[in-house]
Amino acid sequence: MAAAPKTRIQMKNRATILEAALEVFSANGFRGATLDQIATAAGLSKPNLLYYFAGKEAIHAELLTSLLDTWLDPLRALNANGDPIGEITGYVQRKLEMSRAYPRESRLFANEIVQGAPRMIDEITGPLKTLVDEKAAVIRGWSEAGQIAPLDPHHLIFSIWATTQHYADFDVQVRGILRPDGEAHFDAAAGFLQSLYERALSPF
Amino acid sequence: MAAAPKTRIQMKNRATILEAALEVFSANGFRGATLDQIATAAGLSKPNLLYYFAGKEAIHAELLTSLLDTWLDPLRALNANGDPIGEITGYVQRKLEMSRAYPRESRLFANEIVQGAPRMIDEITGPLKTLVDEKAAVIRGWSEAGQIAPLDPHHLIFSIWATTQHYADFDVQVRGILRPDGEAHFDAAAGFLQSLYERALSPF
Amino acid sequence: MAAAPKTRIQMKNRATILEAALEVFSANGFRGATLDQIATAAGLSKPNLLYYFAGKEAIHAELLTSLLDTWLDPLRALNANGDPIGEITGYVQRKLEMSRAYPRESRLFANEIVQGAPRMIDEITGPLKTLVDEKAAVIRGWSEAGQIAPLDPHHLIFSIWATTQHYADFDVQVRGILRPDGEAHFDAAAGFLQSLYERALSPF
Amino acid sequence: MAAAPKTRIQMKNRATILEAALEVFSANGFRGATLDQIATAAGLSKPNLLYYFAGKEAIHAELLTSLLDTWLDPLRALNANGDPIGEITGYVQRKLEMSRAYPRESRLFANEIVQGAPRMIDEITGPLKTLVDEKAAVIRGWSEAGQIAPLDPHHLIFSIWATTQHYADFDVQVRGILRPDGEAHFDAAAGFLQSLYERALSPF
DNA sequence: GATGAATGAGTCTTCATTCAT
DNA sequence: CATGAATGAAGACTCATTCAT
Repeated sequence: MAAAPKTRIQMKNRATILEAALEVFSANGFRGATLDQIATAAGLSKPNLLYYFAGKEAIHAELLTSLLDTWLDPLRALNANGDPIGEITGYVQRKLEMSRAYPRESRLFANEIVQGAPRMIDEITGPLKTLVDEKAAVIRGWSEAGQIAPLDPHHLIFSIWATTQHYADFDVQVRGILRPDGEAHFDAAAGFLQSLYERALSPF
Repeated sequence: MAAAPKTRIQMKNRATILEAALEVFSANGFRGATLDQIATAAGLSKPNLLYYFAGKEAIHAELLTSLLDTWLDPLRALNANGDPIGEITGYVQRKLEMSRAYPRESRLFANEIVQGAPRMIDEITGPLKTLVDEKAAVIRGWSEAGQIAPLDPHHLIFSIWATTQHYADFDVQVRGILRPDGEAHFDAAAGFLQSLYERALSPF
Repeated sequence: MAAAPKTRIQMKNRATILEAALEVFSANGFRGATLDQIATAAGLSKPNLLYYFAGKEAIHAELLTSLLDTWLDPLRALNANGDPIGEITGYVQRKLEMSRAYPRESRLFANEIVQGAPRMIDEITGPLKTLVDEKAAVIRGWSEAGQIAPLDPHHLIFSIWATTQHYADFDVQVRGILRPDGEAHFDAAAGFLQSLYERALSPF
Repeated sequence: MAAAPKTRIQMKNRATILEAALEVFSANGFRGATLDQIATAAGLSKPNLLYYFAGKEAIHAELLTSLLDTWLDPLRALNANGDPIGEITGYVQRKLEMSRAYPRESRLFANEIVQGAPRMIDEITGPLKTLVDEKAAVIRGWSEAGQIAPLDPHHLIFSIWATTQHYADFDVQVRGILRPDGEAHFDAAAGFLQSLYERALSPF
C-alpha cells in the first residue's frame, strides 16, 4: 500500500494519476470510466496504477475529497463585513471563473450529484450544509437590514451555483447553441450574471 | 423485427420498457445502467426487452428523442405577443414545475449533456439551437423596445434552465442542505425565482 | 439468479458443474482451484458457469453443504442397541468404504479443515459436534457397562476418522509406499483396521 | 546469487523467511499463500525475499526438504532391539508430541500430500518408502516372533501417522468438537493412543 | 544487501447480445 | 411473444517476478 506519498516519484505519479482520473471521471462518470482509460491517460500500466491507489473507488474518493475543499473556497470568502451586493456578485464572478478554469472539477461533482451522490452524500449533509447555512445566515442578515432585496438566501446560493456551474457542466450545450470563439462567451456570461444579480439584489 | 409497434400488447410493453429505462438511465447514466436493471424494473426478461428494442443504445435513443419534444414545450409556449415579464416568469414557473413533476427526465438529459452529449449533440446544434435562437430574438425585441431590462437573451435562457433544472438535477444536494418536508421547498424556489426574475427584468 | 434448479437442463448442468468442481476443488483446494479449470472440466464456458452459480464461493459452499450430510451418514447409523464391538467395527468399515468410493469428497473436506475450515467452522461447532457428542455418549455407555474396553469415546471416533480417511486424504503417499495394484490395499487396510479395533475394544 | 548462505545476516534472514513461510504455507497451502504474506510475516520486502530465494517454489521446496528429515526422526528411532510394544507405543508418543509441538510442519506436509504431493512425490517414493519398508520389516519380525499381535506392519505405521497427525492437521475440527482448554486434550489423546496400541498389539 | 517501482499473466466477475425453442 | 441458456468481450484486481538504484 502507498497510503501517503513519500518519495518524489511517488508524488509525481500520484499527481499524474489524479490528473488523468479527473479527465476520465469527469467525462464519463464513475461507472463509465475504466482503469484502462485512466492508465492510458496517465501513461502508466494498469497494475502500476493500482500500486499507487487501492482501486478505482480509492482514486475517485481521493479526487473528490482533495478537490472539494478548493471547490468551496469562493463561498468561504464571502465576507460578512463587506459590501453586501459587492460580496455576492464577487462570489458569482469567482464561481464563474472556476467554471471557466476548472470545468472538469465541476463536471466531476455534477456527475456524482446527478446520480444521487452515492459517494459524496456525507460531505453534502455535513460540512457543505454547515458552510451554506452559515453563509445563508450572513445573507439573511443583510436582507433583514435592508441592504439587499429580501430574497431567500439558500435559494439565492443555489441559483448562483446553478447559473455559474451551468457553463462548465452543460458546456457542450452552451457551445452548441452559442457557437462561441474559444471562451469568449464567458465574458458575456460574466456581464449577464453581474447585471442579473445586481438588479435582483438591489433593495429598491 | 419490431420496427413499429402494432398490437396493443406491443405498445404497452414498449411503454413499460421506456418507463423502466427512464428510471434506470436517469439514476445511473448510460454506462452505469444495465439491461438487467431495466428488464427487472420493467418486469420483462432481457431477451424480451431486446425483442422490442434493438439494444441498449436504441432504448436510450428512443427515450431521448421521445422526451426532448415535450421537454421544450415550455419554451415553445413563450409568446412573442404576451406581456414580456409575465411571459418570461411564466416560462420560469413552467420549467420549475417540470423539474418538480419530471425530475427523471431532467436528470436523463443532465447525465447526457454533462458527459458531452455524445448521443444528443445533433439535436442540440440543430433543432434546439434553432428554437433557442428564435426565442432569444423575441426576448431581444422586448429588451430593445425597453419592455424589459437589457439582458443578453441567450444567457437569460441559460440562467432559467440552470436555476430551474437545478432542483431536479441536483435534487440530492438541495435536499441534503435544506432537509425539506417532501417537496415543500419547490414552493419556496418558485417564490424566489419569481422575485429574482421580476426584479432583474424590470426595465427601471 | 438460478437459486433453485427448475428445468431438466438446469439440473443436469448444475450437477455437471458440481461434479467438475468436486474434482478440481478436492485436488487443488479452494484458492488453488480456478473457475477456468472447473469450466473446462464441466465442458461449459466460464460465464455459463456463473449463470448457474453466483460465484466461486457459491459453488464451493454448495458442494460442502450438499456433501456433508451424506458424509456423516455412517456415524449416524451407529446403533445404540446393536452389538457394541460390531457397531464400532461396522462403522470403521463403512467409513473406510467411503474413503475408497469417495476419496474426492474426503479430500475436499480435508483441504478445508487443514486450512482452518474458514468456510465450514459453523458446521463443525454446530451439527457435527452435536452428532459426535451424541454418539460418544452411546459409546461411553457401552464402556461403562463393560461391553467394550474403557477408551475415551471422542478420541476413539477421532481415531476412526483418522485411520479411515487417511486412505483417501493421503492416498498418494499410501500408494507411493505400498505401490499397490489398483485398490487392493484397501482390503488389507480393512483387515488391519478390523483387527486393530476388535483387539483394542475387546473388554478383556 | 545467494547459492549458499555465508554471512551471519544471511543465515538469520534465511531462517526468518523460512519461519514466515512455514506459517503462511501451512495455513494456506502453496497456491493460497502469497509472497506478500510471507514478506510481511518475515518483516522483509518482497524483492529482498527474492534475493535469498529464487522464487516461491524455491522457498517451499527448501521448507519441505529441510523439514522432512526431522519429521522422520521419530520413526528412525524405532529400535529393532528394544521392547517391541514399548518401541511402538514410544513411537506413537513421540509422533503425537510432534503434532503438539510442530503442528505447522504437519499441516505443511498434509496440504502438500492431500493435493497429490506434486512437489514431494520423489521424496515419498524414494527415501520415505525405503525407511518405512525397513521399519515395517522390523515390526514384521516382531510379529512373526510372536512378540506382538500379527498386524500388517505397513498399515500399522499408517494408522500411527493418521491418529497422531490428526491432532495437528485437523486441529480446528478437534477443537471445535472438544472445546478444550489450551492443549489439555493432547494428554487425553496420549492416554487414549497408549491404550489403543497396547491393547491392539498385545500378542494374547 | 535492500527496496521502491513496474508489469505480464492470470483470475473472478459483469454485461450486452445471441441462440434455440 | 416469450424465455432459458449461452457466450465473447471487457473490466477490476491479484500476484510472482523483474528492473533500477
